[in-house]
Amino acid sequence: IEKLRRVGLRPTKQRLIIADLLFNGPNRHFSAEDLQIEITSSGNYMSVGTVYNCLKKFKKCGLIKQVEYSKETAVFDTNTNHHHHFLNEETGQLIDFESDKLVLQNLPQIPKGFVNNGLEIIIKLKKNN
Amino acid sequence: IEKLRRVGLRPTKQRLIIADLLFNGPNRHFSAEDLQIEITSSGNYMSVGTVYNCLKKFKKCGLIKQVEYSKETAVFDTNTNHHHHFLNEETGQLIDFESDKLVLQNLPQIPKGFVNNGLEIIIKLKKNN
DNA sequence: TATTTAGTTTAAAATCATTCTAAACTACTT
DNA sequence: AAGTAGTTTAGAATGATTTTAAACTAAATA
Repeated sequence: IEKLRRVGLRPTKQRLIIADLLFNGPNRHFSAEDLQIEITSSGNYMSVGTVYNCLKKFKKCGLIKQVEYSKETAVFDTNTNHHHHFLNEETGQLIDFESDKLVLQNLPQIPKGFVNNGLEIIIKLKKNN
Repeated sequence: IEKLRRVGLRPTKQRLIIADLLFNGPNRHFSAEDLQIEITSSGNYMSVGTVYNCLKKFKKCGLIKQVEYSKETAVFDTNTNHHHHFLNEETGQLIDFESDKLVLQNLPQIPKGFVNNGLEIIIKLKKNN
């Protein structure tokens, strides 16, 4: 409840159900559909519209992030720290990796009139043999 | 015609129209819709289905690439060399940057059972002031 | 050259994730 | 206790893409 209030969101019943599922446990990646299935199997019910609305609000308030690269379905991430991803292209599975140890040199010049507003790395993975 | 044959594609009238638009000029990023508009304004006609089929085949045969991060619409790239992108999030505009000068150190360990199958960088851009 | 066949194009319908709508509801303020 | 502003809902709408099945065409074969 406090977590929601702190970011200016009303702690409605359905937001609490979702927050409970998302924030009590390790960080994870999930789609709206994944989440709705979880909601259902936790004995609750919520319309699809509400799931989408809620994720949109959570995202806007910085409680979750949206992963940028995944064509078919929107994928969200409870890890809101700066980090990068491994992507298993076969399954769509994502794995976080930390950005702090990484060293990048000779980055290209930013086009003029713009500033760097975030650098993200995807390392695509393939099963070895 | 030869370019298509070389990758094992029949040089049909519609593939030639598209190839002509895509490969005579500098590299570019485009959506299926962009392309269909160009086809029309070049005085030709083609059904949407064909545009999609053709792009899918071109991609499978390595004549074009698909850009991974762009939720709403599929974006393709005639630059099939390894490279990275600047992304103007406001407009969706992409700009290539070369990967050869870039130095990456302390990359994370690849999860076991997998191998690195491509690393891609996106640098998101924001207008300065 | 005529015939076959396998791949391609087409319009239209279908799909699927997501957003919108407008009415019913609920949290918070007064 | 009542008002109001934000939420939820079911269902319709949207928009990109895929599928369908029939008509067509390039290439292979006879």
